Amino acid sequence: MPELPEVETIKRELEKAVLGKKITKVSVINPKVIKEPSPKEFQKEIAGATIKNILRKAKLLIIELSNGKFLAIHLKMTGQLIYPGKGSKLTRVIFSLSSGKDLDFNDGRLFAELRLVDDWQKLKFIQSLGPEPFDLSCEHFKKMLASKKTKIKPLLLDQTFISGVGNIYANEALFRAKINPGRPANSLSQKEKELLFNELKETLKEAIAHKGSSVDQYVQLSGEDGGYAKYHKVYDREKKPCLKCKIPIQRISLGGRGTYFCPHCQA
DNA sequence: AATGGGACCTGCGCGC
DNA sequence: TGCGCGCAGGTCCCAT
Repeated sequence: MPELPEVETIKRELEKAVLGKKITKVSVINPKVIKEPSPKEFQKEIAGATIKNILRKAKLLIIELSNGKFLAIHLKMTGQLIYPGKGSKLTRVIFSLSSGKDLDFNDGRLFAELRLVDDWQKLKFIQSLGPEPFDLSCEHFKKMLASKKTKIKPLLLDQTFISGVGNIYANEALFRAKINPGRPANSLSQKEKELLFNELKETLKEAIAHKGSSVDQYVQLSGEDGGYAKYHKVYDREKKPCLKCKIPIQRISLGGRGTYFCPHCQA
């Protein structure tokens, strides 16, 4: 499900809803999503701890606990955090809170990963991350592209290059910058690189403002849909008319991912 | 270094 | 109605 805007949305809502609350009990319905430590230890070490802080790094959500440990949550494709949770057939872990309500962790496809660690900064995933667009200057972004001949769209999805951008927003930003997703990164003009950098940040900001894109499984912490999907200009719009020029949006596969673009506006 | 494929899983919508 | 196929907001691993 989630890219940077969706995870940021959940992070902000968690801050409002569960900060300072105690986790009284952890019920593991499906141990598969718990990657470390063992589900038993996971359960035991979290129970009794208070939620001290909520962080986000790219698409990773990090919950700091009063016992000095960090709960790192990667939602991957279909993970959800719901509060107050009602339980469903997709609920894999239930965190019972001192409020008397539950924080449900749901995940349809069982790709998501929960880790309880001493130091989140030492996670392999974290150490391999490139900078988020918001932590980059345009100058630096331009330099990074200059040495890459990879196709620009797969490059934007490479988390070791730039982190936080996923398939929806890579497609949207490229449309807005009028850049063909198959162009080699180092073939973009200075102007195009600037435009792409700005549209990338702008798209992410707008998506955050609308609390993310609900295409399939993603929902806000409350369980409501995010509001940004109706503003998508190309993502999931194959064969529909381009909103600018009416020519049908095309779908191709790049780097194994669905890629949507306007053959005219992004020639 | 870059690219492609498959793997991890489950479920949905589509065409037949 | 039922079946098989392709597809899915992510990432990792292996082969060329």
